[in-house]
Amino acid sequence: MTITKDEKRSAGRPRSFDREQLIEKVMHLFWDRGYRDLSFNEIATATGLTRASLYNSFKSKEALFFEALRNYSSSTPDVLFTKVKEGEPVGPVFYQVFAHAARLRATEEKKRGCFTVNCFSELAGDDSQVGKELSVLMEEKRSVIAGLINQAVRQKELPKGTDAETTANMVMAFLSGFSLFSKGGADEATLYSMCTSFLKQIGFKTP
Amino acid sequence: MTITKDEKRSAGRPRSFDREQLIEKVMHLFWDRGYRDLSFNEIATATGLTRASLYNSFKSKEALFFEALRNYSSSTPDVLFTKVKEGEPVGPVFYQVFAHAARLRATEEKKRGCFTVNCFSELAGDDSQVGKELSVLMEEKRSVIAGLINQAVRQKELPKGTDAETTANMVMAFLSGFSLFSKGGADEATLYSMCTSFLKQIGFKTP
DNA sequence: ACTATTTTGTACATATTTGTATAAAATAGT
DNA sequence: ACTATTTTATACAAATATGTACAAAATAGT
Repeated sequence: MTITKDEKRSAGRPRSFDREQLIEKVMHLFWDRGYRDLSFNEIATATGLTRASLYNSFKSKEALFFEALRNYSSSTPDVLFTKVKEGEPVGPVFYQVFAHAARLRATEEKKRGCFTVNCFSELAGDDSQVGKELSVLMEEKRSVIAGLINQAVRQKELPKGTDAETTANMVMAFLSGFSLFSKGGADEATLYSMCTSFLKQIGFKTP
Repeated sequence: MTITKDEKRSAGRPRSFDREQLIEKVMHLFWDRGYRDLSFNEIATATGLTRASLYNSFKSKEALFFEALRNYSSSTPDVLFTKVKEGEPVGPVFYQVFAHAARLRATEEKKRGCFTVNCFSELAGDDSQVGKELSVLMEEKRSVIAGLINQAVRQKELPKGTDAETTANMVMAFLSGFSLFSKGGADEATLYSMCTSFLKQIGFKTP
């Protein structure tokens, strides 16, 4: 019952599962069920493993969650935000990210919204490590967006007097709320309208 | 060990607790902990009652939750939205509600955001009764707001071409996201700026 | 006092979860 | 083959949750 992927295998009995596949599956479990409601036990049975195996490969539920979160974060539409260079127009990037988000949220069979937002909603204010980590993650996003807004002002894409911090906060709020709203099952056109309308009112020219 | 409030008491051993006070306390428990994570057991011990007593007065955790939700909903800033008559200006009401929300979210010691939004985030898409009820509640809010936006357009408070549905959806998204954002612990000035800035960009004149 | 009624306290059976401990299984290297 | 190493399977103890059952307690009405 060995697994296909043979890279540089260390000595000892091989794992019965593929690590990346496991993380992916666990991520969907957390996405479906939230953090607290999903027990370590269930993770084990749902993945077909025993608790012993999981405990052996991961310290705790927390550790598993962090891996799942990292995995999700790296594949999210707004990674584009971090790739804008000085001098490049930022407006189109916003439209691109928002449009992508609208399509994603409308297309996914399960209407679960954004995994990160869900987790933040559940765990913000929690003094646990997970809660703190999520707060940091959200603040990082906010900070990146504030930077882009500033850049847009410098590049005359947004009016001179624009308050970058306030605008960034609004964008964060809208994005989070957008995720929540999408859980209601709105179709892509509806979600897309909300996005373009919002960006237009922020001051970004429709591209 | 009777309780003070004697209205029209029916026969039998009297309750050891005040019903309204209990609901209030249970509401805060759900607000702190979310729906699923809070066990019936904990509700009992936290309120100083036995499970037997609770089961006797309420069918289930679900029943308790509905009462808590009803109790919260009736005291929320946006009840004002439902009281605007035709002919009355709606812009000022929006500013009023948003300002009230900003103050609330910044003032409350525990940064828990809006109870309803939290619950919707946790339970939207759930095919349980709680999930459905929350979806209905959110759609009702959205509908009321859409009505107000339409009224504002009729009353020339908003530009003629305004898409009321899209705008209402944006407001809903912003309000939900605002609740989430407030969990980060932003101060009142920050929250207030977000609100006024948003309403201004929607098209409402600052009053 | 007595009765009917309702709430409360206690107990019980069942299920789930967590963390650990220990033996068995499967491999790499020799 | 043998050994060292790592993963897996099984078992166990302790904690918590759920729902129900039944006797005890506290009241209203007579």
